[in-house]
Amino acid sequence: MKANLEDIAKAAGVSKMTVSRVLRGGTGFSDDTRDRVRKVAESLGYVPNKLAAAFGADQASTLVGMCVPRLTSGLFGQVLDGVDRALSRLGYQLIIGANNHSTEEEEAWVRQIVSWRPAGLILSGRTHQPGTVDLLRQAGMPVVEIWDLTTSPIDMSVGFSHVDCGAEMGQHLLRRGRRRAGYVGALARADVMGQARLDGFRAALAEAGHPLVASELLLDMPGFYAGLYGLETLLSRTRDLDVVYFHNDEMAIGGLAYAQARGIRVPEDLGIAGWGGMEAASILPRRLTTTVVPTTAIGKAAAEALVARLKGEPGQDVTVVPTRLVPGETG
Amino acid sequence: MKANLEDIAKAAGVSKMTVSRVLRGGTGFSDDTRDRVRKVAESLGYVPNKLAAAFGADQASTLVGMCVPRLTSGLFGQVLDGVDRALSRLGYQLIIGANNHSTEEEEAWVRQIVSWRPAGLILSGRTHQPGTVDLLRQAGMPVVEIWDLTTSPIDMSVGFSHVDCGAEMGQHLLRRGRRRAGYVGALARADVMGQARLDGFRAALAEAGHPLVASELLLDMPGFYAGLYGLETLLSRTRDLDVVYFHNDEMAIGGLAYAQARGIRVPEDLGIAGWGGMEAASILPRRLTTTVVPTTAIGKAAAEALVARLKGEPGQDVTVVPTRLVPGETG
DNA sequence: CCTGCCTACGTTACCGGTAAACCTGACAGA
DNA sequence: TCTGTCAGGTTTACCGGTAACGTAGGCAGG
Repeated sequence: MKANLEDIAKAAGVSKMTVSRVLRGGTGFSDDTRDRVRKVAESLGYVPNKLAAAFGADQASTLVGMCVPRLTSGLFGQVLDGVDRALSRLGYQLIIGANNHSTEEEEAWVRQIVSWRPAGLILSGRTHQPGTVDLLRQAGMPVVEIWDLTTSPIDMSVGFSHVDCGAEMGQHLLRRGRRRAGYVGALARADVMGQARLDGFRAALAEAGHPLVASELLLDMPGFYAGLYGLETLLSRTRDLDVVYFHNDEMAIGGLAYAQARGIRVPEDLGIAGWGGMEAASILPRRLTTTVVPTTAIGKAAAEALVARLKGEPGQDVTVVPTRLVPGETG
Repeated sequence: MKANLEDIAKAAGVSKMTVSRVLRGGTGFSDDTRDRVRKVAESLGYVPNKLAAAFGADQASTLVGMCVPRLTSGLFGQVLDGVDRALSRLGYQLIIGANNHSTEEEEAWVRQIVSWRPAGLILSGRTHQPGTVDLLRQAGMPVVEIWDLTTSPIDMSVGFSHVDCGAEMGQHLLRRGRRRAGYVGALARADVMGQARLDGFRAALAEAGHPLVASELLLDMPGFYAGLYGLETLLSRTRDLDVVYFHNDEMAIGGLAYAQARGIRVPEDLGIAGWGGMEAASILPRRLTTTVVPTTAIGKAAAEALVARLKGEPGQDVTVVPTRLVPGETG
């Protein structure tokens, strides 16, 4: 990268400050000067140096950091998409990272990213290391916590309640006459948000006097196979379940495949419910009962909340983006 | 962010250069000085400023940019994951962007990112705007083109041949006795890599004397619904097909759902083949015939090729990561 | 004792922008 | 004619690091 403002300034016969103003679209120069400077910049193949700009202008960078649990998650891919579309339209660049459901990994990532002095950060989840929270408060940069709602965010929060999702599904299944429910999860207890859904589910069932009969928490990544084997394991331990709630839709579909292979009729013999609202869930031979999460909307709202804060516009600290329970034909 | 090297230097009674050396783990200071500096840095809550470091050290940044067609693609989510794991382990940070299958959007993104003076870039696809190529050559930074292999990369290439994927599937289906093949695609012609698979497929069929009977290129995003409606449309135009090749597995599964709903027996009445190797494809009632793409391996190889180049290690310019056709029960 | 070399630092210049202050000529109004 | 204002610039300082180079003191070898 060769040409800088100085080079353009010399070639155009002006000072580099004038070049800076022209190229950033400011004022204080004649039309003639503007055209000349632009032409020279173009001919020299000038590429602005955001490193120097952000550094010189006292860290007014256009970088935004975002940390998700896993990059292979379809739902987070959609959130990422929502964030990226909103941010790139507004001239920001997105640095990403994955924390693998570990707050320690999240903290390591945050330390790396904060040292780039980003304009703001988007984190997923409401659970963080104390050191992470201290660091972010001290840094004083806008932070949006997404996915799991919290009433006392570090700064801002956009999402919904996982506990409520679980409770709502529990109540729905009870209304459908289910009385002996099981649960199949993944990632053991590392995924606190999946755990929150289980907590809500369990509480709703217990309150109605039909407590959760059995649950199976796999160590695996949530996926089709995990759902399949999870249901197999659960049923090998406890035969007389009448419905199973899964960690997410992928796993529920895996469960559905297992039931079909074993001749278990769904929903007659066994109800199946998922969570997340993946597209495939609505195209199966039997539409999956699930909770649809407005992923892209969450991403968009998070990005917009961040940018509003950066521009000093008053925005609300907590944005609730409601999920929608979609009764299907499986439970 | 308050404390900088100067503050630490004053508090520790040394020069800021010594602080810099200590904190970066260099040499040229006593154990006593090291301990004192570290303690002061810790107590002041010092957070390094990579902006200043990258700028001062003549743009030796640890940022790597990566541009994918769509962030909502499951396959690219896996590639991203492979890249992120490899890079974060080596101390790099990942800036991402989506080009929506448009080389113009890609160029706009590249211009933004290059102005951050990243250590390197990862692009998807071999097709770029001339201006993009010029810019990258001039910038002289390492560039890895992934996904679609090219023998004349801008710099390096990691991937496989989409044309060969299509041809291989065509040959496989011919060996299985299929003679009247159709194709269902998406994104119209915007996705040049999907188009390349179709080209290879078409050529293989033509060469064997059983040319492609019909194809349906939707404008939609590739997904389950697109596959479902695509097959419906294709069959409404051309009844007597004996196999349909889909843009990817999601669409093939959508097609499978359509066939099932209409009582079309798979594979007896109609064969169905996909591409990509998504996990769900192997768990369906009938295992999908598809091409498995080693997504994570591609991401990892791309990141490692990039870092090898940065370290001046001799690496090969073109890395072939072979795909694997997996005959299933659907074609 | 002098020289050379090593350790453990300190000093200075510089990266490429941006903000803020300063400058200058032309022109208007009193 | 003098003064004020404005357009259209220029100059200077600075952001927080890093590289390159300078240097004081101690110690060994000849």
